[in-house]
Order: sequence, then C-alpha cells, then structure tokens
Amino acid sequence: MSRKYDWRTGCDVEATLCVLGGRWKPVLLFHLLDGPKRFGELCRLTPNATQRMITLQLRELEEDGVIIRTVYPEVPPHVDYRLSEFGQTLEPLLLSMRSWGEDFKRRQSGLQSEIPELSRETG
Amino acid sequence: MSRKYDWRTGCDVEATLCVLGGRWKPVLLFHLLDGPKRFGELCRLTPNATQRMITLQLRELEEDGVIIRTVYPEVPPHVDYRLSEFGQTLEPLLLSMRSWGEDFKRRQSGLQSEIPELSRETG
DNA sequence: TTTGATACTTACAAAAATGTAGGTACTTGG
DNA sequence: CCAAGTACCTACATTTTTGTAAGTATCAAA
Repeated sequence: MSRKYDWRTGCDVEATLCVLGGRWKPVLLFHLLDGPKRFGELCRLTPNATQRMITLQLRELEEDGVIIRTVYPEVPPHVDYRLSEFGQTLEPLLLSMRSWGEDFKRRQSGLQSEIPELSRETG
Repeated sequence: MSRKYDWRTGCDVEATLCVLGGRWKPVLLFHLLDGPKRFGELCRLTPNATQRMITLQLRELEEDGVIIRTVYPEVPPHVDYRLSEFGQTLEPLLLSMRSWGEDFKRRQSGLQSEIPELSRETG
C-alpha cells in the first residue's frame, strides 16, 4: 500500500494498510510489543532486513505516531524505540491479522498438498 | 506488501497483508460484502481505478481463494464476482481495520490542526 | 455494415518500494 | 595511530506495483 495516501478519498482500511504495510513493519511491531528495543537489537531480531530498511520502516512508524524514538546523547550512540500509547492500540489488530493469516496459510498449504493442479504457481 | 511471499520465513501478519494489500483490494472487498457484483458494477463503484487494475486485483483475490469468479457463457459476456465462504471470514478483520483506520485518521487530522509544526508533510 | 454491449487484454511507461555496498560520526582504550 | 562500538546515511541498482492508452472478441440489432 502506497504511503501517498489521500485522506479525502482513501478508505479507512487503506489508512491502516498504509501504516502497517511495509515489508518489515509487522515483524518490527511484534518485537516492540515485547517492550522497548534498541536499534541494534531490532537488527539482530530481524536478520533478513538491512539496517537501511529497518531505519526506513522505523522512521515511517514514528512519523505515523505508533512508535517513539528516544536518543540518549552518549558515545557510542544509544537510541531506543518503543510503542506509543496509540501504537499499543494496534496489538489486538495485529493479533487478529496474525490469526487470519494462520488460517490462510493452513488453507493454502492444505490446498497445495491435496489439489496441486489448482495452484497457479506450481502448476 | 509484496505478492512474493515466502511461506517459510514470512510471519502470519504478512500473509494477511499479502492478501489485502493491493491498491484497490479493500474497496473491492467492501463492495463484495454487499453481495455478488458484475465486473462493470465494480468498475462503476470504483471510478478511480482502471479496468486493468480492477481485473488484476480481482484475479489475485481469486487466486488467494477469497473471491469466486463465475462466467455465464452469454453474449454480451456476463461475469460475476462474489466472496467465497473463506473470503467472508475477512469481514470482521476488515471492520477492525476500518475502525483502527478511522481512529488513525482522526488522530492525524487532530494533530495536524492543533500542532501543525509537528507534521513532516506540511511543515 | 456499423454500432452497441460486456469483459476483458496488450504494450508501454511511470512511480514506488526494496535491496546492495559502502561510508560517516564520535569517543574511549590500546 | 588504530580499532571498537553504535546508529545511522548515501549513491546506486533492481524489483514490484500501478497507471495510460489502445485494442480484442462475440453476437444481436439497426
């Protein structure tokens, strides 16, 4: 979902997708549900994402007000990220989405093993 | 969210985003929650989307098993689209996402009018 | 023969998102 | 001087998504 979201014509589901719909946002948010994390921790927890992407995704989440970035003026640098109060309201939604996603995956793998000829990917 | 989704490493929220995360999918799904619709109806209901995009988005939704495409072999052509049984399980999720999106939009417009200097877009 | 109706398809172009590889800044400690 | 440690940033390339404009197929009716 594009980040260029028109507040007038865009539907409300699109607004939500625009907040959550980045390649690494869901996984980052799940890690942050466990509590504040430093940048390096998030990198280690998300080894398939590059530092650049993690930075970009965190910046957008911050811009949307769902996470808060705190800089401690030390050397070496110390920054941490945590959910804002508003960001915490995402938890039930993320859990619902995870739950539906589980069902979907189960369904997909079921269909794939039972009726492989219906799969457009492998057929 | 990319349609190239790795079922092994991808988290379940990503699976959901991969199904819902197209430019026109949410609005199409909402129209289909009202009942089956013909292609032309969906085009008229979604005037900002081109026929091409509507076709593409419907095809992906069909591929993911959330909608069903029925062709009546007539002239002129007659095709309709409806939610599958599985697709109907999306309704509560879509409603939750819409609800969170409303809150988000309210919050964003509130912030913009009250503290405009905090907005990165308009500031 | 041309038009109308419907549901598309194709070729091309532009925009957006993501990835790759490297560099930066700062201070402490050897 | 050099390395370590942390949190980035920059330039560039690739991939993915979306958009634009036009064409296609079929049969009936005018």
